[in-house]
Amino acid sequence: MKFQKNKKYLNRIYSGDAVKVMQQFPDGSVDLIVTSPPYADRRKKQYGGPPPEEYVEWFLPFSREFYRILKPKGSVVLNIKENAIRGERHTYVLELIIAMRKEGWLWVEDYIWHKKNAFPGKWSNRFRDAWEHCLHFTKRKDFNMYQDSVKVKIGDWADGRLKSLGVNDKKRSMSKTNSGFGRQLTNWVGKRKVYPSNVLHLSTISANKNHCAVFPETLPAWFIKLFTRKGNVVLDPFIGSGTTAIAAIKAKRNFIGVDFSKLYSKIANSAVKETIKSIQKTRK
Amino acid sequence: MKFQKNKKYLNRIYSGDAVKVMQQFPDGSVDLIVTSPPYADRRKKQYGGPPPEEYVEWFLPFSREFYRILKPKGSVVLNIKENAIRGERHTYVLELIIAMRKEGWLWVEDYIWHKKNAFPGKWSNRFRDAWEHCLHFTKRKDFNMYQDSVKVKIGDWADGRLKSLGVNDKKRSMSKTNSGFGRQLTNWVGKRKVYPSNVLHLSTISANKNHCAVFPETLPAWFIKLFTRKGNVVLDPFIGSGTTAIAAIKAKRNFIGVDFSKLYSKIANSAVKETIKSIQKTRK
DNA sequence: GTTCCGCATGAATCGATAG
DNA sequence: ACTATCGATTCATGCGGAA
Repeated sequence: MKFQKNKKYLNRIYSGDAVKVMQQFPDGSVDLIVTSPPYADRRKKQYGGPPPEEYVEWFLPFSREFYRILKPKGSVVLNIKENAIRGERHTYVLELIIAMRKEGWLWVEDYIWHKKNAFPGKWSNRFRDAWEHCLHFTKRKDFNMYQDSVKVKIGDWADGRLKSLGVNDKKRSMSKTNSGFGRQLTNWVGKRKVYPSNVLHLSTISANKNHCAVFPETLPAWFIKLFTRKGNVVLDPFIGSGTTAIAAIKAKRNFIGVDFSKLYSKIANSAVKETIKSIQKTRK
Repeated sequence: MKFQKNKKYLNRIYSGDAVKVMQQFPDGSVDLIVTSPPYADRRKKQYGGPPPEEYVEWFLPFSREFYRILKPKGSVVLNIKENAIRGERHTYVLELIIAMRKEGWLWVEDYIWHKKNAFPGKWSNRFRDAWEHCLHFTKRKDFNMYQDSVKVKIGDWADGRLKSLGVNDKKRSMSKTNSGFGRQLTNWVGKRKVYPSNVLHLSTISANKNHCAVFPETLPAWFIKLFTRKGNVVLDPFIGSGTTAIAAIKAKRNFIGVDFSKLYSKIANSAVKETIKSIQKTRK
């Protein structure tokens, strides 16, 4: 496999070590890296997920290649969660954030994925784990963010609240706490959509029945809409069953997928082909 | 103020430095410490909330007294959030977790408080911040946890939310959550109550009240039910307007409250008296 | 009593401007 | 160059009074 100038390297699933695959891509060629790296001690067979003590050292070679191939205004989103080990949450995620900042990354935000239908189970010392991090890293403060593309329907409160406005609603009313905060409700009349928060409520249903995806398609789809535009390049170095690539295709972005396992890159590949086929069918 | 053997030191609000107040309590005398310490650079007037770089050093003297006065099977719950500084989330919360583990604490869990009515605002690089940590620390693996006391009705579980919320709230949530969890639902048929997850959905309240609370009463109430029994001792060393004490009283636990500010300890005190009075009225 | 409606409030954050 | 202050932006809730 060689890097080709005519961009034939795009929209493909590679199998192999993601570091080596990424080394073949030029500097600043990717707009968004969104991925769910193997968690410590999980999915050992597939990726050789390292023990938690070695997790940071294991991950840094990946993050260094991320830094090189990411465009200056691009973003990295890591879906990850500290698992419970010997009765405690392990600290490798915290240590990873600190280590990546030392290497030059900006840790802009910690989006929370609230898993509405988290896996059931019962333990004596904890409840079901219903959330995961989506860590947002960038190279620069002025990264690309297209907030309008992920607006959501305004809350039901608006229907009642905005029907009739009082006197104070029509003028700007300043908060008393010196926060400098005020409101002008006239701005809200007719508004149907608002910006979301940093908490994402998504279910863990995976479209692919044969092979469970670690995250639902809606998760990468959301970040793809938020941080890229049509025709941009989205990379997932641990693509698994292909979810990120499918989300990218549906959003008309270019994708690059890598998976260590030959089996999984095959699965991802056929999932990709399936998606393209069904899109072409719809167009007819 | 002196420590007295007949336990007159319980069910009181103290004003002063919490470290010094705690030094007067005996070893292993508290079942639960649940508190919201001042965040970095916030509430400077009230507590002298330290700059983020000094946060860990500032907090460790408190955590050491916590360790001494906490019963072996007791718990500590810290409600805290890293704020955004110069375009990044600051790492002082991560560093605090790592530092407390080095001092012997077990970091058992990171409960997430999802703030449904997060502070509004718009920025080019992030959305509204709608969640906070509730860090759970213990001294031992076999700490006390009374899971049955916080079971929720099966319908409420669908959205992962707690009971005791407004009516509007339930209407809204039901309409939104029709997707996703149908598959698992069959497992739960016949069960009336189920265990919650580690994500708590609560609104901040403070509208039209004399004093503002940093967290809603339901937050400490939940952890009090989960980690203590009737007659146990609950401490909040940064009690503010008294929310934790009120939750403890209503749950028939003993409380100790401390606040650096004389004004706030007065406010907390009168809130406590008000609560006791209204409970006695109900009994008649 | 119950529902409806007015309204004030909140651990916010960034960029520009001033000292 | 570095810090301090200021203005701009924004969503959902519960309380309390009215219908």
